[in-house]
Amino acid sequence: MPRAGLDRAAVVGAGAALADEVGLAGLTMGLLADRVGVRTPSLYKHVAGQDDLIRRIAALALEEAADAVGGAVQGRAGSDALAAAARTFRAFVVEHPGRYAATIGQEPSGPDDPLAAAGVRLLDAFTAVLRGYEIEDRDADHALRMLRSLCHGFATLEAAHGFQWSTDIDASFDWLVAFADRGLRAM
Amino acid sequence: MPRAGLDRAAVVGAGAALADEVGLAGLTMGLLADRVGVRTPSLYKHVAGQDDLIRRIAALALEEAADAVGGAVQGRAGSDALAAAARTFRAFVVEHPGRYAATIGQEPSGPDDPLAAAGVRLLDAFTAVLRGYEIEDRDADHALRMLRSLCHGFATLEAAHGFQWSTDIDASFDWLVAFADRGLRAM
DNA sequence: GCTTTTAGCTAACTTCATTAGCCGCACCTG
DNA sequence: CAGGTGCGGCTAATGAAGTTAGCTAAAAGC
Repeated sequence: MPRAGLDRAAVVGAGAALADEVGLAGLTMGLLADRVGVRTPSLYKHVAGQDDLIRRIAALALEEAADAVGGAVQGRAGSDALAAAARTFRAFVVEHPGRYAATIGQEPSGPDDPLAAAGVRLLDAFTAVLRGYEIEDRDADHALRMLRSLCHGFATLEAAHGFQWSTDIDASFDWLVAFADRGLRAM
Repeated sequence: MPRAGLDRAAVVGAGAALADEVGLAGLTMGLLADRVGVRTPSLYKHVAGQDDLIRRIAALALEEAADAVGGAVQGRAGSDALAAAARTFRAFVVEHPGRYAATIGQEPSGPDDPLAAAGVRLLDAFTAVLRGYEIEDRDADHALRMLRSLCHGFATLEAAHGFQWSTDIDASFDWLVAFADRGLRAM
């Protein structure tokens, strides 16, 4: 039997892709094994178990999100940067609902946990956006949490099809970003 | 064998309480059966299965949240109503993380689904809050979604221990409510 | 070429959700 | 008050999913 040539990154990447397709709850070790062309127990040579797999998918998702948002903010400032960051984040969550769902409820185990590092990088991208507004130091953390709650809340509700009725969702998001922008500029 | 005197409401209520204690992912049919003093298969006399159970827990959670927020808004208007609604909602989610988590990702099956009715009631409570501001009709849906995203995002992040560093979480929430209030009053 | 490492496999175990089928308590009627 | 009936509880069994143990053979290193 020829070896499949798997490694940890390949398993985690395939797991993330599968989670996006079938939902995080539908991500099963057997399904993932099929996908990568291997029997289920072989996966345990690369990840410690399902919890470990999901944790690594979460770290991957945070890294990708941080890269995307960080890249979108490059060369922009103020309202432009805010809009780019928010739209990029929302697009990432909606296009990758499974891997983003993996990030929810993960507690970083320690300071050198890659999960924590990736989370900090993502927050840093939003912090950079806020530097384009005149915000007092004592408000900075609050403003960051506001922005995060807004983006996280909207994107997760949208990904879960939580917006029922007919008003255009893109229009709502643009409205919401403009609302935040006006509020931040008025400080 | 003496009958336990269960009914559907008792099973769903105990399931919701258990979900709050051990997390939605830890809610198992066996654990719930133990809790209500019955063997696992007996639960199936009251709910169709785990999916049905979680769906009913979600409906219960939305009803309770709608009652709580609706009650908090009674007799208040404007900024007062907004603060009361937001704080009540956040408190509900943080105190009942398991049952609120059950609501995420539930698609109402039809127009007479009690889940949909409860969801509408909760949204109505927030709609009532927005009536205290001078918002044009074409902005109403967007403002409602903004409020919902903000409250949902903050509360779920807090319930998942998503706010890492030390700044006071209560202070952040008050700040965030005041931010939304200023923005809505400035429209 | 020989040894060592290690990715993959089969077989087996455990936990859970779920179904089938039985049994007796509680009510309800005559 | 006796008999019937329905419903809530039970035991036993099935199937899916995660996980572990132990074997084998392919790759990598000497």
